[in-house]
Amino acid sequence: MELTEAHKILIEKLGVMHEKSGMAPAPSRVMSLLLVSPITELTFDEIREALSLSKSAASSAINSLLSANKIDYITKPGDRKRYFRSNVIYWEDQVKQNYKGLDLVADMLEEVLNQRPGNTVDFNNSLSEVVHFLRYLITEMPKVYAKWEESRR
Amino acid sequence: MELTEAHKILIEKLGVMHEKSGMAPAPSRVMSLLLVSPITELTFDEIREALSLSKSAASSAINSLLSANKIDYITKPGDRKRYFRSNVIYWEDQVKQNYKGLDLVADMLEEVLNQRPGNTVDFNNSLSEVVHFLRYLITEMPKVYAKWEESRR
DNA sequence: TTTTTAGTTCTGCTAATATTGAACTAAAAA
DNA sequence: TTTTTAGTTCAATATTAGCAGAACTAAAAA
Repeated sequence: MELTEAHKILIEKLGVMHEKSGMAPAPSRVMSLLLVSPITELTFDEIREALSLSKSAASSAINSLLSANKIDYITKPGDRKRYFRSNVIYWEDQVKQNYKGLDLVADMLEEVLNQRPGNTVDFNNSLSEVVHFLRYLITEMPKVYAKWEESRR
Repeated sequence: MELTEAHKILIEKLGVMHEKSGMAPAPSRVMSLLLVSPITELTFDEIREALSLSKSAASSAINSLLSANKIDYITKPGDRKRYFRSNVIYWEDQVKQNYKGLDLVADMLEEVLNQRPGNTVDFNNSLSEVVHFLRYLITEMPKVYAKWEESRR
């Protein structure tokens, strides 16, 4: 596992980006490493060493990413190690997951709206618009996605 | 400022939702309060009291929300207090801000792609697809938004 | 059977965040 | 002029998250 200085800098930059979206430092670095590394499938110890993480930090970072479906691993016959890799290949699923999240937000805001008094008219209307727009997005996004796929072939 | 038990529970639930998207606890509660409260414009002390925050916690929560453009305030003639309110009314701006963020992500991933070796073909193709899709989204979202506006009238 | 591998789990430390309380400030009101 | 209001700022404290190191485990290899 050889990483150049440029690789390391890029991993940090990407890492910060991930941190900004709420991911913890170590998982952010692992995610980023698996995008930047010339070799896309890395073992526990390669990851650990490339990022100078302790075993426990590497273990919990990797496991959190596995359960969030951000990474995956393959195995090789006659080799006990797991080879971890980014799930960019399944980025479409991740996009879909994101839009599932929108549904929950819409539900939440609708609950807020339903318990509001009727007299704050403008406010309620804005809130209602947001909920409608979110619902619209949820139905419309698959179409946008389909249209994009169409344009690609 | 009277909040029922149901109000308080809803504020907490909404608060947790905001926390999950990376916001700190106190600002999350303030945001939520300003959505749930029957009175949509609240003073510093009303917020402080409704959420049992210290002055300093209230101050820094409110200021962070102001500078993130999540809340706003109005003043009233002959009244020195500021009346804080949620910026849901300007939710369209927030949506647009979100899509600005996508551009930065696309740039970042493109940088990653550009420094990758050519031999990881499938991986690079996936990454390239993500970048393209993000760019597509950035151009397409205003159209989706326009279409929604059209459908609303 | 012992050793090695590929991790996991636990305990404690450290560093970052959040929160409080108290002192302070600037403008307005009394 | 003094007091009150509507906050801000600062120093100290509490809470939490993240990480390291060491001990542990289960399976495979020697």
